[in-house]
Amino acid sequence: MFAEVIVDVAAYPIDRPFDYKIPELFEGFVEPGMRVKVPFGPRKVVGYVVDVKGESELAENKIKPLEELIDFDAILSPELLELSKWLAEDTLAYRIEALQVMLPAAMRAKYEKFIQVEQLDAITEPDFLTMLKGRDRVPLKYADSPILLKQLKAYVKSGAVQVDTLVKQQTAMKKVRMIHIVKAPILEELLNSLSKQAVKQRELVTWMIGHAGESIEAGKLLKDAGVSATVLKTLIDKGAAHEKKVEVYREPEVVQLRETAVPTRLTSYQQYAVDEVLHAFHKKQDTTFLLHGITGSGKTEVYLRTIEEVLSKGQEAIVLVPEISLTPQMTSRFKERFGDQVAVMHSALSAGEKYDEWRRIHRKEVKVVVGARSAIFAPFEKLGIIILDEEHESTYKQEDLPRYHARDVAIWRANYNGCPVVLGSATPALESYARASKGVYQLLELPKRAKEQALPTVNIVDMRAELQEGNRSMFSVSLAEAIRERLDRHEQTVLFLNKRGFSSFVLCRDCGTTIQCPNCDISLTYHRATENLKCHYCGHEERVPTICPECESEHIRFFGTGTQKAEEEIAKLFPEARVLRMDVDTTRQKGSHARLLQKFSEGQADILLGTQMIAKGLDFPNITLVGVLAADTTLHLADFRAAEKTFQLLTQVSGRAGRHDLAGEVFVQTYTPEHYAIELAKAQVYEPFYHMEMSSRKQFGYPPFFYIVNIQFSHEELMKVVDYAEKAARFLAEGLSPESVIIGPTASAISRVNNRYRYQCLIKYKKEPKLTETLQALIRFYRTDWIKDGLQLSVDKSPVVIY
DNA sequence: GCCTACGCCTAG
DNA sequence: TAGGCGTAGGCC
Repeated sequence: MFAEVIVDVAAYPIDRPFDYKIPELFEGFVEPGMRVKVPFGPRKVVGYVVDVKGESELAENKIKPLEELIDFDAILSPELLELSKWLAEDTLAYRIEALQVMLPAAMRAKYEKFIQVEQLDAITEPDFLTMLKGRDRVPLKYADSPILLKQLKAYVKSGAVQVDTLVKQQTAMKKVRMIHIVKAPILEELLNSLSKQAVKQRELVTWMIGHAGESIEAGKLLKDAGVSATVLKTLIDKGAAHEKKVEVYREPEVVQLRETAVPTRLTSYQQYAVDEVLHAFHKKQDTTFLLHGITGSGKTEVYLRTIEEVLSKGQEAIVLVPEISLTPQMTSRFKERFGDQVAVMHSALSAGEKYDEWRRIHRKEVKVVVGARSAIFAPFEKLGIIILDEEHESTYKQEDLPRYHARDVAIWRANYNGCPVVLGSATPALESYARASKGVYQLLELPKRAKEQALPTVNIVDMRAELQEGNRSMFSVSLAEAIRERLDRHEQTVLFLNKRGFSSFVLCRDCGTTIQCPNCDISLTYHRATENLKCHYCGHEERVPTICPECESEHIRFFGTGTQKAEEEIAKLFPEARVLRMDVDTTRQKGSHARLLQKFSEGQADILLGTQMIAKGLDFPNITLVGVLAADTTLHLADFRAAEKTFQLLTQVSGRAGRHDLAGEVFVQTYTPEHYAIELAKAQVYEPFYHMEMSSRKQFGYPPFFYIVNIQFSHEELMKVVDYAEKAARFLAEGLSPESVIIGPTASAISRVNNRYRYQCLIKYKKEPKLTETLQALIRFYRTDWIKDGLQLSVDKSPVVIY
């Protein structure tokens, strides 16, 4: 028997299955979806079995046997193996990348090289012997000097030592020491035999008699019995107990937020949505639903009800949320409703915790997964429903290889399993709403808030007028007044700082110079904590200059507004207010995000000040005011989705106010109050915005009227990057149909990163049967030839941002 | 992607 | 001519 194996080598000529002989020992045991260790050329690598067959086309002597099984049952189902094939093709990635993206990072193999001593007596060099310290196997990295490397080379040649690769599995399994205490009679006998001086031992044995026959975790035992580890060790040696390492799951910290009541009745809109989705579920139809529900309309309740039914039929559910750590409330609702049938997968978990959650799914110990993008690959085999909450979020698209969109994978899996997909949002992506309008998706509307509360009143504040009045602060008079009122009434305020593209930078007030990164074509960002300037693209760091490098003026200082600055201003304006700041700086530590939210939910603060991360999911009854400090910042980005992003953000953040009994109010500060994205966000109406934006997209030929592919080129030399980009553009023009438009090559918005010049080509097409074929041919040129000349090329289908 | 064999080159 | 460096081609 032979196994077709995809090996863990990401290279163009390797991107296909390789045949290996299955040794008799493993015969009948190897199945598709298992990982194996195989010899590949002179080294050993991990591979994924994708097929098992009786015959191989290769000559017998060309086939090596596989060496070892890493798994004893398949870790990838036939569905996921099939999916990896489609994924690799669709995203133009290697098959191995597609396979690996489906598994938790802890399962990815690490390779370590070792020096293995074969003939100890042949080694005479004192340096080399010192390095070995009497061991016959040391990591290769110990040989870290030119002398040692030279000696190593000689010894390898003579056969005295060997260098081999060890495939290291990061066995992320957590084990605890369990102490099993023996039966009482044995203990009593032992007690009698102990000498009088063995006070602590007598103490522990006496304690053990009270717990005879029990198994207790070592740490707990020591604490409860009040003895030290040495005493226990001695007694284990004397036979009073046995120790065993037992595999356990880590328990991710679950922050309990104030409970949200379970509604007893659904609104008629919710009921209709539930009925429609369940109809598709029962009929095993892979319908994609677009659940368009305004903020507070109870989309989550629709998810919960449909999942309940799916579970009752013995099937499983995947729920995707944009970045789950941002919505602890969402997870607690799922945990509340489905208890320990829920696994949670989010980026704040450690690698080990992610692995544990993955195993719980794989072993069918849970039936629901709530997680971020990668949870779409949850190894379920009886999928009954897939839900994407906030489906418009750009985090569903993976930015590095394989560049998949979770929505597309969801639809693929739904199709494979014959189950419905629900895309939920208050502000659907234009693409999705357009598909719903065309009948590709089925539209479900929730136009009313669940408890019939009114939507908050949204006030637009023209900051230009404020400036004319002489108000130079970040807070308009009306917003400041509104905050003052909340403080007096002991209600809570959320202040949102739209920070993207808005980070602080250093500017000379005299000559207008900004400090640029020496490697990249972008301004450096000011970091107050370290008093440093940092480049977000290449990591370059330098001190803040005291005089302008251009004109030597001393009037050089940081400019722009960050959360820290906002916090300072709040402290000045409202010295008595208790403020919680939530941004990358305050949430870096694990779990701090949830802790901050918990504090806020318990009323330990009056004002929550934050960036993007507070825009969604917050659902606290005492929030009655939302202030958006600067609405425009996302509006002026060089991105065709700028208006859509702004509208979505404003709608989402406004939705945080007045979700319960108290009425909400929103203040949006802007320098462009007349822009339709801002005007329509004030009115909180999606459809008119959709139509406005669609006509603009149509005019400029952007999605959803055209599909887009972005091809990025980068090279250290400007001439070469232009050259290759032009070559590629010509090639694409020849290969694609004349209806498709090729724009460029043009210099990218950030034309240099890390000392590499960047160019790009955009392909716009409506229908392009030859797309995949042509792109693959282009990639073949790149991977076989251009790459050797130092070019870097990347293809991004339906990019979410174009840099 | 990594390894090696094989090419070419230089010092002696 | 041995040893050093660089690069093309194979990996089952």
